[in-house]
Amino acid sequence: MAAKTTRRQIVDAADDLFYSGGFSQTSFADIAAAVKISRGNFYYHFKSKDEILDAVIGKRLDDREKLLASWDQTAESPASRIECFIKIVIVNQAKIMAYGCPVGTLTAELTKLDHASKEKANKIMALFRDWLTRQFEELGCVDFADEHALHVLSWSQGVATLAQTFKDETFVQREVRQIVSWLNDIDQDTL
Amino acid sequence: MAAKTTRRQIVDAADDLFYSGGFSQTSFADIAAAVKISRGNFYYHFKSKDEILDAVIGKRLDDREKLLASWDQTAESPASRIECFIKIVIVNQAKIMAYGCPVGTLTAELTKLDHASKEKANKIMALFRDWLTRQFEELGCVDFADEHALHVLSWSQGVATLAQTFKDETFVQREVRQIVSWLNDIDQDTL
DNA sequence: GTCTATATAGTGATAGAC
DNA sequence: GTCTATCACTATATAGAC
Repeated sequence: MAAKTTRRQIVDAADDLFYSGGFSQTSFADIAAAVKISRGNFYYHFKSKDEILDAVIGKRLDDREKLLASWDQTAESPASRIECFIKIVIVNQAKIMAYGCPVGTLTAELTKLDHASKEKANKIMALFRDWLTRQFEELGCVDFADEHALHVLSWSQGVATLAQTFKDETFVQREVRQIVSWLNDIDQDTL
Repeated sequence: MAAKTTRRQIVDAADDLFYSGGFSQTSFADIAAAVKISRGNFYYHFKSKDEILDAVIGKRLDDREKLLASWDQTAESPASRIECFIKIVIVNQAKIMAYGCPVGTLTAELTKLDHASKEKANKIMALFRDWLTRQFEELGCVDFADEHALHVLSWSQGVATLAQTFKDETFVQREVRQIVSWLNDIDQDTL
């Protein structure tokens, strides 16, 4: 029980630090300081740093799956569910302006490192893509569902990158208004 | 003269390596191997690694300024100049799919590192923003010029990020078609 | 202007005491 | 399950020979 707790603490701390400082720039010393354990103690819980990364990506996948599932339950229409996704950039505005999108920046970093876990990181993006595709299908645009999904996903990545660069709140809100208006146009067309 | 050549070689090699592998992950040994000089020889040309980064960012700024200036001369209308910008994602498709956008990924990395040169890196993005704003002003939409500029810039960052993740050529081409169509709509509205 | 040799500090990872 | 001590390696950076 205590072991599980420590392992969890390590993964949670690594998750935060990988986000705010990047994977390769985060050292065991950094994580150790956050969890308040010794560096050597890591290796009781994980064989290597890559194994911690793997656990972090797994946790992020779980977290996002749960988030999407909660929208599936709470939001009534597919359009309102897509709107939930769009509004992440507002809900997480402060963190995005500081560190960018956790999914996009990790994917980009692992691809540059040519890291073994890059495909697994891509799965988080694929998770969003598939979920969005399903929403657009339910919305009625069967033939363009995947195209629309990629469009919304691409939009969110662009907004996150520019939000991080210019820290412009009104830009983010304006972009959200525009894409929601685009979404409503699609919704009405398919009625 | 020979000094200038070596310095140039270092900056050029560092530029490529910072793009393909990231700044913090690129070591002096990597650059030394590319330029075929000894590690120690660096410090005759640069005081530190940060100084090399500074030179690389400066070079990238110069390169982009020249690129934009060439479009100012060759392309006749503001709309066709904006189209030149949009089509970078097709012209540089192969590299973008492998390493993402050189501007966006460097900005993101330096922000996470909280690096002293992050503001200077942001200037490249600001250069694009200002240039695009000028084009939209010339195009006639004075009140929305900066909004449109940010929209196009944001679009390009999103497309680059997703191109890197999914390596989908048709996605890139479709997104280009859509944004060009959006641009033409604006162009006609202002006639 | 370029080299070799080296200083110094950090990294991931291991061994073994408790 | 956690610790300290330590290893091997790599990093940036410096000093001084050529």
